[in-house]
Amino acid sequence: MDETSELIQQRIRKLEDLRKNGIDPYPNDFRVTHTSRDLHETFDSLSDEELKSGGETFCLAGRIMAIRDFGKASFIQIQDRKGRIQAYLQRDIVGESAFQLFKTFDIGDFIGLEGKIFRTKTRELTLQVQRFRLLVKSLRPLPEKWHGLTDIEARYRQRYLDLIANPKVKEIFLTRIKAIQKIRDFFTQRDFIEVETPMLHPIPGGATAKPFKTHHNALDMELYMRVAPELFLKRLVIGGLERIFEINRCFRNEGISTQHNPEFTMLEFYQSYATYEDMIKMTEELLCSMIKEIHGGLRFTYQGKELDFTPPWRRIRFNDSLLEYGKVDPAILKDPSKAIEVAKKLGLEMQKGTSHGRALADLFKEMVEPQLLQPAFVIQYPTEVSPLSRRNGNDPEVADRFELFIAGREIANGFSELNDPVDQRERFVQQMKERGDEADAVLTLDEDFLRALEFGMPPTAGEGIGIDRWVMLLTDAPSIRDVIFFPLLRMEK
RNA sequence: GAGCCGUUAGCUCAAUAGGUAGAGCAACUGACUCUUAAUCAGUAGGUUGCCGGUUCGAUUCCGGCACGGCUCACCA
Repeated sequence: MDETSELIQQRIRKLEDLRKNGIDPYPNDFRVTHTSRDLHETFDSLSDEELKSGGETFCLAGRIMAIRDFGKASFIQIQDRKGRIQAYLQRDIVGESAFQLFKTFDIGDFIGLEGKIFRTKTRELTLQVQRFRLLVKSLRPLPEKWHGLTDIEARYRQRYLDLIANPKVKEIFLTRIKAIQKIRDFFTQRDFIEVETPMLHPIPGGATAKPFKTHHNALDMELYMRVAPELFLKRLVIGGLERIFEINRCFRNEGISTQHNPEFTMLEFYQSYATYEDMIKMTEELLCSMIKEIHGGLRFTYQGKELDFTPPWRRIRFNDSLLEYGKVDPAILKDPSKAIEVAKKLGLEMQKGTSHGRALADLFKEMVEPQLLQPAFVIQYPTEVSPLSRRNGNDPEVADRFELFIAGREIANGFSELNDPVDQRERFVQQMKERGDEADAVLTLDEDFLRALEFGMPPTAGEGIGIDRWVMLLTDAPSIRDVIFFPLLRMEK
């Protein structure tokens, strides 16, 4: 603690004075009967007469957010988990010595209040305090009451202050939590079960991303923080858990941006005897149910852009999207060298041995993705960039896969799962060849997963949804850090 | 990793063609028993992110570093 700060010194002196007078500055036996919202919901609509006739006593507790002192009486605002309410302390009611004690309280202290409800001359519902107790002496001053805390760095590093001072921030996180709750309800209603799979993977898999590396001492074993739960979830499907979902953290050792945090939350779900087309329908239902609950309707704006989620959302084939949005020469769809040539012309880096599918995917990312503002399912991706997806029955060059784009961002990725173990092995081998140049690539074939697949996985479709990015849309948040309580920052010096 | 921008009191912000750093809120003292960013009077609070350079003099100009933001690259 910064012992030189005068403001803190003052409060420490107050703390010592309290103890000298036999007052515990950190008691834990105060019992709360109501929240601020309970009182507002019960009494806001009642007349003054009805309030008076009640006469019930309420016990509330919260942090003092404002003090308006009049010498022999004082208005305060307290904040609890549900909001704020005003309280009125009068010397003649609480007593002279208690009132003198109250005068030493600071904004930021926690207080327990016991009193009756009334309405002031200016029509504000207020607790007439009969008794009160200090519950916590706060030693540091809070951010300013009017502007709140705006310094972005302080808001992320000291999220607790952000939550105390900026009500909208709390709203964003409550929305996030509500959305996740909705997901659990949605899948549970459909007979899915929630599972947990390892965070520590001997072989990273399920996505092409650089993993965090760690080490287990007792086993003397290299481990990787998972980049995706996919391969373990499929093992559970093989084990007969036909409908499962997992909401949990993934870790990717890559750049940080407004769209990327090294740890992020992913929803993955798998349903046997379903196809990627079933997943598309379910995605519409799931996301629409969340939007309705949070926004009331199926439209809302994100960063000034009006988004319309009225189903059905657009479906467009990957190849068609290149033609429509990219206005590319149709020849590139058949001719790999042409595709690479076009990509190079756009300034995209094409490594030696870049596959046709990879080139097309890079072109898609460059030319199509940013234009997909309204929700759109892009379907039938090149098989070459979909190593875990089932091949399409009519055209083995494309996979039964889709990605959902909203506001120019990828939100979901789903597909009919590849359950042919021989094909899966070949795809892994192919993938390793392609990534051979990358220094950070972890080049290990997941034999354990392939063995599981060889026992037989029922026809299954699966999907992953980036929860943070989805919540960003729901809450109109410009940065992923606004929807993660504690985004990763460098160490403070 | 690269480019641009930022860092001044606990918080929100000013300021100087280089010339002793200001305000509001918070705090402290006092007045006030219906306020709503309460009001009124007074007081205190700063190594201007850190290190170095130019200068008689640097918060201001220059260089480096730290941390943060945005954009780009890698990716979800």
